[in-house]
Amino acid sequence: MNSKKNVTLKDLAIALDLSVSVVSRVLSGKAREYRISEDTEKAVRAEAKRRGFSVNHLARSLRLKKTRTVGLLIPDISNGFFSAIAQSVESTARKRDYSVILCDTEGNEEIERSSLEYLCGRTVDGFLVAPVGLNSDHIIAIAGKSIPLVLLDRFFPDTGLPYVTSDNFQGAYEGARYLLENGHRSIGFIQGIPECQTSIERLKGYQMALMQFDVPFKQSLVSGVDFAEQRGYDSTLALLKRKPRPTALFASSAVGALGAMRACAESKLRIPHDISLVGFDDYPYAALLSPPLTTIAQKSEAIGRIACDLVLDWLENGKRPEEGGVVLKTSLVPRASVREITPET
Amino acid sequence: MNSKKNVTLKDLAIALDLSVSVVSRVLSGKAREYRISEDTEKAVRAEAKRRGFSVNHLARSLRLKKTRTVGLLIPDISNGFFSAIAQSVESTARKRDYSVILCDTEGNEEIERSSLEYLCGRTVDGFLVAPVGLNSDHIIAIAGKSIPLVLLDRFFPDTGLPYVTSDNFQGAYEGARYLLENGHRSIGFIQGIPECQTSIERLKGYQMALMQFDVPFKQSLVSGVDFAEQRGYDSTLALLKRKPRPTALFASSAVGALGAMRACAESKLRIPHDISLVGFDDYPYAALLSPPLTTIAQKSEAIGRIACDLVLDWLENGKRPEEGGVVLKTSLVPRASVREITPET
DNA sequence: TTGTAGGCGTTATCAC
DNA sequence: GTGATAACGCCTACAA
Repeated sequence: MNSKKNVTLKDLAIALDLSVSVVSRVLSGKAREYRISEDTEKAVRAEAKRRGFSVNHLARSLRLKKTRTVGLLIPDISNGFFSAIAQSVESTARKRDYSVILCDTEGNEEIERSSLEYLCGRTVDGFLVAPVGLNSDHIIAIAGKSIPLVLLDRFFPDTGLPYVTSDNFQGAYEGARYLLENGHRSIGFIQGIPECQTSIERLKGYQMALMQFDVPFKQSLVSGVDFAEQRGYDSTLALLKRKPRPTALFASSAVGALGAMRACAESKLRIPHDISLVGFDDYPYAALLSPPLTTIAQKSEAIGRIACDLVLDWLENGKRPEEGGVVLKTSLVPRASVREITPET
Repeated sequence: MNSKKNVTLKDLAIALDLSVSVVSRVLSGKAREYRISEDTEKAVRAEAKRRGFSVNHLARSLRLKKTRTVGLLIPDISNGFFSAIAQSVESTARKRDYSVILCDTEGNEEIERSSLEYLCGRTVDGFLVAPVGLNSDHIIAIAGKSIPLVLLDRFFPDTGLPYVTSDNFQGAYEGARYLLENGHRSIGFIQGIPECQTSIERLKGYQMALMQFDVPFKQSLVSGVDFAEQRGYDSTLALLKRKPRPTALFASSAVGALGAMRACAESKLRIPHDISLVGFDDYPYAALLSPPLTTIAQKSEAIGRIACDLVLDWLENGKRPEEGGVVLKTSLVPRASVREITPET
């Protein structure tokens, strides 16, 4: 194999008997600006093409202090919700000629912290982070360095950090209301990480719906410590032990709902005949589940796209997005996992 | 906000009244090697920590001509199979102190080509690519530059490019044999991109099983042009129109199987009562589908991990992996989507 | 044990 | 129109 080194501006300059500056200017599209003669421009382009030149972004970035790269931190890329976000981030970024360094933080705050630090050293121009948890110190530290950073999904209300997320309150409210409208009065709530903002909002939405139907909130009907499938399973098992058994479950995540389905199946409970279920997030396969799952759909593509545009706009215009955040509506997708019952009092 | 610039070696050197070299040596763990006094070492570390120093990887990479970065090209990150691979690549890479630049090629060869070129300019140390399709010129060009590159999933037999993939022949063979053993003689085959190596192997496996059961292969039972869900749906509809209708379907991808399920549901065909189905890939939710889907599981985690280790070993030792490739066994996961029937002759 | 100087490939600035 | 030079931050051969 011909292990030719990468061609540099200097190589081209020597071959063409020109200065590096001219070559640089032509190849970075500034021929006009510097009124370079058509002949030289053509010659340069031809030689560059012939030798297969491509700029060394490292050197350019070092010089420009811009890398055209954003860091994307995600708790679990194999989770469909996050991979959908990653996909739209990546495609939005590429359209604007940026690239994405992906870090899967594995739901681990330590990894999140070190990844953040690492990416700083790589001088990414901006950050998109779906934070693992509750602690925001290390994330705020980035903002302190005045590197644009936008939060995804989970966020930190008091920090002023911009974010893009779903209207988790509304989503949970509608999900719970739907169950209530179908006569359910004892609804188990399978939550994610209790301290994180999305969970808090979802729990509030659930409570609000209960209130509107004059159903007292019972802490014992809330179960769960994180978003894993196994947790959904465990929590469901715990809730099913309750007497009387809840007539419905509301899983505040997609994988949680899968765990719940698995637990119900193993407990020989048929959905929706014996127990009803609503899950968060929507998936291509949700309609094909047994039974087709009623879910609260999030606009994951939009979350990624908007967040990405936000950071890129920010770092290009230097204009920080307005306070607050972008909150996207969710939508209830009714399918067959909820049964109408006569409410007991 | 205090928008303090990133601290450099020089800053530390000045503050400590030392030379940059000393600081550099301490901070890159070469204090021993250069017999730097304990006092200076401590002082340097302390100051570095105090000022929150972190190396500028750009500069280091430019100097070293090594970025500790691999480029990962994937046709569709929102596809569970690929996101599982991405996850294990990322985690393997991080363990070895590498990071990953993710490019979703959207199944588009043009994007693949330009991403490759782009990443070359970013001087990634190695490539991991799950190629979109058939054409391998642009990929071979990379190898020509002597940048380590390992293929994932799909590969190019005649090019000598190392790869890691599943034993698609065996997988398809077992899937088809399972259907045959259950009495099916008319089995529709929903394939992916016909020209790509994985599809070719899978089709061969299917044919081999037919042969063993003395069932003649019929081209008209093969349908499909790519791996998308919609294609699985379309192909299934086409196959269902056949008279007599096939008694079973074998979908050579996971999303293809979902499409097939959707098509069957819309055609009012119950699986497995009216028609049996086997899919490729296994998923957490496969067991919860209606009906629980019999699948051919791939070791996606292992594929990503092994491939990543291969490139990293290669680029660190300079030793190209042996010819051929790594081929991982698949396994049949029998569930409830196949019904035993009495074979008609 | 520490310092000096050159260079990695690019671009901005100033000169001709 | 084009060229020389310095600088981005880091590493390393060579001195001291």
